[in-house]
Amino acid sequence: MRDGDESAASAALLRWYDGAARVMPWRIGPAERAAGARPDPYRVWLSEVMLQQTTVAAVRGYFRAFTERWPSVEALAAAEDGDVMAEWAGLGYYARARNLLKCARAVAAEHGGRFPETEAGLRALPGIGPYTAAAVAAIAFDRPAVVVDGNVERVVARLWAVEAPLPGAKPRLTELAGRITPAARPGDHAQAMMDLGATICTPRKPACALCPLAGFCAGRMIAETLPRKAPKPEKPTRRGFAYVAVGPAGEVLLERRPEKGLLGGTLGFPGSDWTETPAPRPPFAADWRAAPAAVRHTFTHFHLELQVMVAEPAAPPPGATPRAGFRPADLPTLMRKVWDAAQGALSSQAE
DNA sequence: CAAACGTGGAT
DNA sequence: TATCCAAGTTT
Repeated sequence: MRDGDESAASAALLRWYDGAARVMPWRIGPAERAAGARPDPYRVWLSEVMLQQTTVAAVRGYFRAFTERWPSVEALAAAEDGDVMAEWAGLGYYARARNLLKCARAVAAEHGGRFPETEAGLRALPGIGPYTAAAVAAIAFDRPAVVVDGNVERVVARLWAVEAPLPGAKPRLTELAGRITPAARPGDHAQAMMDLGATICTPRKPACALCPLAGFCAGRMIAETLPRKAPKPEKPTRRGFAYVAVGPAGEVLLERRPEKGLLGGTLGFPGSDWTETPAPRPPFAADWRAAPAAVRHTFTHFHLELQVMVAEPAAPPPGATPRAGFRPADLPTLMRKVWDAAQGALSSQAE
């Protein structure tokens, strides 16, 4: 991109977006947009939080479930913690769900049920960082915010052929993103940049031949190598034990994990520490036997291998959940895997 | 500020 | 099978 081409580029981008915008449940249609309508800030905020580090495909079903069950920020604010955690189960990064509730309650209690319209106001709420504050301000409130996510970083790095690696190059990329952000339709511009990054200016094999900005792109010949990133550390492997106890009437022993840390606030099976050489730690004395297959699961920064132990005590374990109150879908994916692995060793095939 | 924090799909 | 990585935030 050369100096002076910014407005032509943003105009080309918006023309492309007007003809190619992807339909998503949290967006409004072109006709409504043309009539001056804005999308519901609650739905914009909810979608943006769900989309943090998460693909559109993974979010769709969760967004539908949340908005059907809790149609407004007040409704969500009144929800039980456990219900929200269960509805979020499987989407990952559970701090988002905890902060989602905190944020909804803050908006309901301290802002009269209305989201703040400024970046600074939004930024002060739990779970809303620089990206989400800018996105909600631009998309829901038509504020001229510079929205920079991973897509925008990639598009901008290529447009200006920025070879400095992330994360160090982030301030530079933000500055460049500001240069092509137009005063008009900032929300559409932001979504256009992200749509472009998601569909044309992709990490691998970008479709430069289809790109509305190809004529402005200084990095086109080296697009696939940009943006450069610092190498990632290797993932160590940790091991542990998980204990699945099923009572005579199908009662299941579950525990709520601590708020802080991995899978914080989610429901799961009791278990040991996760270390190189974990010590077994059954929740009570019983005839524990090993499930035939171990559970393998990879987190952001380590691999986990869990030995699943199963017991079927004659009396239901104290505090166990009745069979009717247990749904594997309420568990995070790791714990669903543990449950699935336990089935092979269970005589009372609970399901 | 580097590290922690999930998951599933693509390659 | 292994690696990458997706609309980031918090500490």
